[in-house]
Amino acid sequence: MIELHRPEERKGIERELKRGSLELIVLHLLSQGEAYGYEIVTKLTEQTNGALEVTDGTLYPVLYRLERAGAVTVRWETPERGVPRKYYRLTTAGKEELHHLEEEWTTFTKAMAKLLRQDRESR
Amino acid sequence: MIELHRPEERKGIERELKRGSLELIVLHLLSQGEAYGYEIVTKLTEQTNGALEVTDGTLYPVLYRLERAGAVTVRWETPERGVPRKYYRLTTAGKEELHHLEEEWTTFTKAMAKLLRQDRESR
DNA sequence: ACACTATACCTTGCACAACAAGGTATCTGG
DNA sequence: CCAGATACCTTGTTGTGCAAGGTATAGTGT
Repeated sequence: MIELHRPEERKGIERELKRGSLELIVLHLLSQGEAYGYEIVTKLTEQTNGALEVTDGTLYPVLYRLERAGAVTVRWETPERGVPRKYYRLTTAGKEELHHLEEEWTTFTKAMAKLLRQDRESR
Repeated sequence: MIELHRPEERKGIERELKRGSLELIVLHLLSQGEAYGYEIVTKLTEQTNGALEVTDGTLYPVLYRLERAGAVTVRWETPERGVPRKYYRLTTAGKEELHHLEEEWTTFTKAMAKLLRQDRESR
């Protein structure tokens, strides 16, 4: 079967759209309570049917960035059975950052929605 | 005065959010009819109150990309008075691409909206 | 005439996030 | 004891938005 639209090229768009929104997403998930990295990766895939899937190689740098920015605190937990997990928890600064990003996201999507609605009205 | 939140750092987020959506925006504007580059830049700033502002140095590469992909055709117009303008017009392939990007945008924003709504329901 | 601004196009180099593709170490099931 | 799952991490690549430069023409003011 010939691939007319070459779906592998399409991947690029998804990749770009995720830019900048990943931090918002992670902060939001953490606002529901503590979580560890691998958990966030699987949660994201499940809860969005793959629409916001990320690889762990993408997520860990995000978490490190958030930690360095003081948005999250880190706690290692080594259970008697099982692999050690690194738990992340939102700080007050992190909550503020979350609200700020939510606002920026809303502003942006509203502007997009307004623009994309435009011609259907004016023509 | 001390800049606690350093607004110049915030610019980064806007920049990232635009990623991938710029092509969609440009294709959409062109779906309303022919336009030249400089016109698109000013239109974008005006119609979104700066929320989707781009510099011309950003737009021209986008237009070139679209041309190379066969999404637009180009026509120079040199009026008796005034600077020559390069007009862009959507091709059939461009319209298809536009529809496709609109779908991807919708899928993405819906997934985001669902995720961001989540905790308010479940807790 | 001359300077200045606005219009309109283009190019180069940088920054930086998402990802693929590698890696390590520990635990569990057969 | 070995395969797979869990859980973490790192390096190199790629694409895109942008700043900061550039060119050329037309209009305005003095």
